[in-house]
Amino acid sequence: MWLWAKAIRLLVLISYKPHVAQLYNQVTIKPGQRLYMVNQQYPYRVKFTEDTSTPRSTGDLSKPSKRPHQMSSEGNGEKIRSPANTSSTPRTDQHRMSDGSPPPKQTPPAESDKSGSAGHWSQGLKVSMQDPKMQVYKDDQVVVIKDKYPKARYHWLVLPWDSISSLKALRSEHMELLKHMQRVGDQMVQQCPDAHKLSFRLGYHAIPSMSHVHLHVISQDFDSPCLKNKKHWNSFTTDYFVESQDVIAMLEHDGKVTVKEGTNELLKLPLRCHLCHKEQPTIPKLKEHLKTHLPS
DNA sequence: GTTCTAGAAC
DNA sequence: GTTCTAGAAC
Repeated sequence: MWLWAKAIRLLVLISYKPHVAQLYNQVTIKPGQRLYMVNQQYPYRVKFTEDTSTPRSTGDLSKPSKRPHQMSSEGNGEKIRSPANTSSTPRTDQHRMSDGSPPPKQTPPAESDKSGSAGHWSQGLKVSMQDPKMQVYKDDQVVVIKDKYPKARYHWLVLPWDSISSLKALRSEHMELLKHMQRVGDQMVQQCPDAHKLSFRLGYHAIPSMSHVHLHVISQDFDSPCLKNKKHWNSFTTDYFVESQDVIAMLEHDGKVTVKEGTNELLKLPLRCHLCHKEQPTIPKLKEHLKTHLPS
């Protein structure tokens, strides 16, 4: 979001700790500087005051109340970018927060590096999904990014704007959202130039490492240097990977999603080809073997 | 989630 | 000797 005022004092009210709610940190925004409103998880409440000592330049003072998706073009979702150039070419039709600017950075409060805190690695998706350079599609409900470490030629993540920590948190009220996520995932496949020669699966990791519910849309070639170990492999080729339609069915049937006991042990299973089911002794051998199944 | 590396496996 | 994995650290 642009701020056009010559100098704006930004008052950061620490609202996540009520007992220090009266403490204010003051930041001065200089001309040309941009303030990124990251998302609804941002742990601060922000107030603006205008510095009357310097005259105000042109433009509106945008209020920071809108969530990112509310700022995007309305309703039906933006055009899906071709996967071939999704990361390199900035969009000209992007909404206002995204015009060629550096990725937004969250400034975590000074606290220990616990897994719930903003700076922890497990919160990385919350940052990535807000980065316009990562976004390949978005609408009023979801955003799609390319996986930062793709485990196949095509590997997208569909994330809801609403913060849902994991499958455990899903309830019947999320049904339509989940169906929409799957529809968007299907659309990603449809627009993929290699869709005719690759197969895809859409699903969730039963016990994900990264916080914030995310639907994997992944091609089944598993042809990627980022696929490096047994955990990577088994997380996509055993029941650790739960099909989107199964999650939806479970939610429809039980009103919640449960993960079977022992699911974590699936990650330690021997390496087995997902297509011909032949066991492979090592990751390098598995990767050699996978080449034999690649489309010509 | 990734990176790094000790030591197991070969 | 090299290759590869698994677990610690981040």
